[in-house]
Amino acid sequence: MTDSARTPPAPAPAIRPGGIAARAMGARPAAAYLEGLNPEQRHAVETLDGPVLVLAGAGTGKTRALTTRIAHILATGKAHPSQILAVTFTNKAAREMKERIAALVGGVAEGMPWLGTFHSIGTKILRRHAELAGLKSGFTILDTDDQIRLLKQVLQAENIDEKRWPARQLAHLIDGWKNRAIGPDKVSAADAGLFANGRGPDLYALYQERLKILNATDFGDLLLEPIRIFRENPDILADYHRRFRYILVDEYQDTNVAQYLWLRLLAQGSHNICCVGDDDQSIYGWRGAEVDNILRFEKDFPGATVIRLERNYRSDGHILASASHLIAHNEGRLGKTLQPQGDIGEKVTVNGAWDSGEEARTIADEIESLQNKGHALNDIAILVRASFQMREFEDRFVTVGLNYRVIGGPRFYERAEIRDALAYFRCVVSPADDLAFERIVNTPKRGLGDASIALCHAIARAQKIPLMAAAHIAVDSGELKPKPRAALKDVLDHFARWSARLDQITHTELAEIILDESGYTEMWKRDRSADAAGRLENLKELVRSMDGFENMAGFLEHVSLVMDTEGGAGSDAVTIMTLHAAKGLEFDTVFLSGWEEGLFPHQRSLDESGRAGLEEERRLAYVGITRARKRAKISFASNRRIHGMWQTSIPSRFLDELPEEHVDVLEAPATFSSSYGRSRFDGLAPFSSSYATPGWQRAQANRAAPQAETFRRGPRVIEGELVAKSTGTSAYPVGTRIFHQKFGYGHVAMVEGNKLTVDFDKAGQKHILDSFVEPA
DNA sequence: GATCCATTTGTTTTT
DNA sequence: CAAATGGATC
Repeated sequence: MTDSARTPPAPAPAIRPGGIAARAMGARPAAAYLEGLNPEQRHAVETLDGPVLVLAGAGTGKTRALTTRIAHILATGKAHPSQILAVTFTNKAAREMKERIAALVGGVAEGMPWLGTFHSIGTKILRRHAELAGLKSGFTILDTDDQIRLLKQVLQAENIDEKRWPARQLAHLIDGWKNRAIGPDKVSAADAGLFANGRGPDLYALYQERLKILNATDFGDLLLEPIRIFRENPDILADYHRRFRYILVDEYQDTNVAQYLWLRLLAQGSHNICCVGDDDQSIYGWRGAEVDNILRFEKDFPGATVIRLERNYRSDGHILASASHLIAHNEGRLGKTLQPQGDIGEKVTVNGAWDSGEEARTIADEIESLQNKGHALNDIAILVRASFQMREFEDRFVTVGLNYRVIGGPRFYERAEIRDALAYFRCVVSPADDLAFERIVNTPKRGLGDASIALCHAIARAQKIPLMAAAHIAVDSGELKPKPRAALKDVLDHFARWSARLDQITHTELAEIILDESGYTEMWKRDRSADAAGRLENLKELVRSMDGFENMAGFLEHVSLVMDTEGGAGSDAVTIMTLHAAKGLEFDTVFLSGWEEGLFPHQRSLDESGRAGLEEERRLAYVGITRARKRAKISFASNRRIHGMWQTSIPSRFLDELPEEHVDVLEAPATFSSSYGRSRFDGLAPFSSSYATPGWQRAQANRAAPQAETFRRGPRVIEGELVAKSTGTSAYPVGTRIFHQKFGYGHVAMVEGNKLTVDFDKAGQKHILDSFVEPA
């Protein structure tokens, strides 16, 4: 959240909350932190009593208002740090908020125990009252992966064909229900019918039962269980009412029903709830966010003060005007008009390309020329709708030798080796963690297959004990063959030894011993595949990252709630990421690629959510444009390979929704000048192969000096792909009479690989892929 | 019980 | 086109 990056934070006064200075200031706050706020921001900061909705457009200083408000509450002595509940969605946002409050107030922020994500605060509450939810306080938190594996077991036990009814799909449904705070008994008939002939709710209930047996929760429960506890125990709720004098919510437009209910329950106490958000930036509807929450705020919280932040300090005039004009096409918005504060700046540009390769090349060229003019690569970003688009840019940047970084993709804690290692740790800390145990009993391979595991499961179920305990019995009983029996005994002995040392040595040492003695490290050392070295490195990194924690249990809790790792800014590099990932960030120059019907707006959005889907896509476009401070450069490609098939598409309807007077169209949509049709091999023509290009050589040089820009994967080696593909011969030699769906009849004028230049009788000369024509 | 091949299925992503 | 999954085979 760098919304107000350009209005420097006021110097931090060191005021001890509740101290004499603070109380004295409460009478007449002329605090320095209020300086530099515009009137609306100041209003948002100083309206402390009653419900407040701050509608903060992109780049209007939202985070600043929020953090200053907290500083103000503290400085005026209205509440202690521990009496403020401040919730965010991501750990990153929570971290930033903490830092900024600390900067404003001077170090008091560590004393804010209730500043965190919905889930971390939910966990905290649930741990205190776990027994009321049928759990023990040390419950484990399952991630999506565990959740699906658990559901698979449920489906198996119920004899449901997993082929026809995949566990993943059920997980989605249950997630959706939990997002809407719907318990197994409240699922609507329509929803129930969606899975296994109406068995959905039934399976949902069984899943919940299994969770309790495992002493585990999924992410949804972290909010739902507290809601249940609050509803069933008014005394507990009253306790929290007394505790939380002020409630603050960031990104309110992203809340789902469960989060809304949770907040509403807590806000019934003081009524001092302040929600900050922007309905125009609601882009997470597909994972349960209800824009309606923010649209309905005044009804939900009667007497609410609504404050609009509309002065945009980020983007230049043309950019802002374009974004505003575009988003105005949405219905059902609260309506804000962003007012530019700076220069009119450069017009937004729209550029059409023949295919995605050319798009990437054009953008890479533009970036190089910006770089030559002295622009830092760190100030440049490429935003795409779908992650498959990133590849084309990566390929191009490698050949050209441009430094880039990719944000997104599989995260650190989602990597197999990390999850395996964590499963070992989980087993040591909580021997009843069946899912973890099952994950690693046979990793590395120990000769324990389905048969042995099935036996353990049978014992566990019969005696209602955890898997590991059942495994002990299995070893003692004579039911296993000698080999698996010895192997299983060996593992169990290891675990017994590790558990015993839990309190004797530091958790970091223990972690190393576990990975070593289990043979897990050895397994990757023996692995000859290319990424084995990286995996070992990741394991080291994991152990290193445990250092900052009290103990193993503390570390594991952190991991289950914090799925992100600090990806250092590193060296100067262009950022490539999805539009979703870009929310909250800003760059001088933003390239918005792939504005084609079907990709953006995405076809699936339109198919599945219709009008609402289209509006969400439009908001995504709005988010994209408003990331730019100085330059927004939109592009589209007529041809793109999707699932290996070339597809032709028309420019996005969003392009037509931009205001002409603020946009420069560099390439007229729909007609493509022949200079662009010469395909992706243009730039390489003078060289015998791509290896000979200066860019390739530069890329080689760059690779030699290792750079830690491997957020997701290293720059991809393309191994002459560009030349290889050009040799395909077309089935349509020059002069062939052909027919095209859209352009009608014509004859082939030129052939390049699978690309044809065709003189159409009516439509003139066009560049077409041979797969789109047929012999006339 | 492990390995290999065929089939499937491909937005966006946090906790 | 490619990754990931699951079934069939050794």
